[in-house]
Amino acid sequence: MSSRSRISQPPSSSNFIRQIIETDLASGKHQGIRTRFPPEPNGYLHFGHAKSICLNFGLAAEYGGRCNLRFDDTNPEKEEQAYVDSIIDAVRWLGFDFGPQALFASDYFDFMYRCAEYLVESGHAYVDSQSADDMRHHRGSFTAPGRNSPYRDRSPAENLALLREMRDGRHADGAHVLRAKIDMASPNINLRDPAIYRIKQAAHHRTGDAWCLYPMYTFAHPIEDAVEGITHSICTLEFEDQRPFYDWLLERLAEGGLLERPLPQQIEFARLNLTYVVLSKRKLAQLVQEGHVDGWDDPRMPTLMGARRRGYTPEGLRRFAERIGVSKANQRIDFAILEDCMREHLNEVAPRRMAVLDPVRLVIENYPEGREEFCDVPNHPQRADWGTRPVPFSRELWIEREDFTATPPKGYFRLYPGNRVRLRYAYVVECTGYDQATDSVRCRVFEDSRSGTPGAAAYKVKGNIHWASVAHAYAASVRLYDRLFTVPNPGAGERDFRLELNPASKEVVTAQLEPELRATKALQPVQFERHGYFNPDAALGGFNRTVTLRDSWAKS
RNA sequence: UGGGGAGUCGCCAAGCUGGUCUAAGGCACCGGAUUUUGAUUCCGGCAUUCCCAGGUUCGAAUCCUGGCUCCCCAGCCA
Repeated sequence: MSSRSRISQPPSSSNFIRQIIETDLASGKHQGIRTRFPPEPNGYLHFGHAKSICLNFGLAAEYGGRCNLRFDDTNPEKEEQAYVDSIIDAVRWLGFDFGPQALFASDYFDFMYRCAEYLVESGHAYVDSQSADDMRHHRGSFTAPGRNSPYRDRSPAENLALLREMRDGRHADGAHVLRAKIDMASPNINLRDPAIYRIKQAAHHRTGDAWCLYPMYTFAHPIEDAVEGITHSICTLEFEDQRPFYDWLLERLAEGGLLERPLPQQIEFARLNLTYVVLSKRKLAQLVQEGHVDGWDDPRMPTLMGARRRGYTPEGLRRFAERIGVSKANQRIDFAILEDCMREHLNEVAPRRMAVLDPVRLVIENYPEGREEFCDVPNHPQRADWGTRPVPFSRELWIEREDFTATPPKGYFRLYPGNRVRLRYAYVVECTGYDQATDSVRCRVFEDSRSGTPGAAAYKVKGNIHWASVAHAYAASVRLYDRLFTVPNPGAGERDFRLELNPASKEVVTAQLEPELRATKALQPVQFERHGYFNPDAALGGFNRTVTLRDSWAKS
């Protein structure tokens, strides 16, 4: 890494997962590392997934390993190909490479079934024929141990025969279930003979009707990891109690010669929580279904497809993931960090343009009607090599309504009668008043104040406002998005999160844009000077506001 | 309640093989400089303290003991 890139991208700080990896590499347990991002294709990806994706792919890249995109498609009733496509799209958009193709748990169904038969034959699993209700009752509680199922002592031969009947579709859903045989009295409820295979007479989006028996996550996931040679299987905190089973299963299968060592290690981290944002799949679906937002890709949604339309960049999201770090402490990240990451990146890549969002006419009384000239306006104040563009200037301009006031508050240095401001990259004007009949601000220009001319420096003004020529500008709709909720933790406690929706989360205005903006291509972020960063919306036309600029004036 | 986790500045988060910690960094916040974006950039400020209470030690955020608070687990979901 060059010293220059180190300045713009400070070295990432340590975290407990990097330490584990470094220890494993140093001890020789692994020569290299392999991680995986294992979504279930039953919904759309959101910011929380982005954290996991960046973590898994980022770690792999950092240590010269690889990361698989693997779909955990073990429940045919909830999964769809459409989600697979959307997820693949989102991972690629985020900028990660998972090799020639995505992987699927369903590709290992044959092997998983073989593992199940092995467990049965070796006495580590049995077919239970209790109802779901009976199973629950036998499971006990947090304080009371469970009781063995009356079917627990079936012989391996009987279990094997039953399992095969189940596989062959001879039994109805729920009639039997395959369970690991561990300990019904374990203080860890996950070890009280967890179900590992259930009958589902359902078509799978990839295997069709080849199976009517599907493995449970608990059973499938460790095997998927092991088969793929995953070294560090990173998941969220709620799976911590599952780890003993993860290890138990892998050990049994390794003993049986079905798996090779070293076995993968499950490591848990705290999932992402963000202030002013809800990330639960249920709540997100509710927002869409009840019409509180305009679909899954509404720019206000924390989904990756929403983020993309909003104008959030993959680079910004990656910086965010790196900046918030990873730990095991439940957190709630300040939304301002995400916004800061976006501003930081967008500031580097977005060309500047002028757009008047709430237009009011400014008439320059001493500027000839019909005259037009072009001002050279830089595309980026810090990047001279981005060049300039000609922006048309004339007698009547659009300016921001809030850039004029008849009664200036203390500290206000924009337009008010008698005050001078510079029309950005053009002339200095002095406000002469406001004409109610035509709803226009009046002013006179100082001809020798033109930007770039020798006389310009003689004018010292504090205010500097953007503008667009009435004769040349074009009108377009601009959607001003703000946070979707009004409280940092929507739905906390007993509250209904829908009552905390921000009624002003979307404001649509008709703005007046400088002509150059017509050429903005899809997904090309631009900065509207003094406003913020905006992203053209191919479907809706016009622009979506990604994030505002910092505004220390509005704040005070 | 049994089991599993977590508690370091308003929000994240390093540090946790004890001393270099009167605790890194980021966000937020508060100054101040530069600035044709009240933007950016820059510079400065921002925990004698590490959930609490004891203890060990010459010395503890780091070790021990005992508390407290919060999160997760009783799907044939993942």
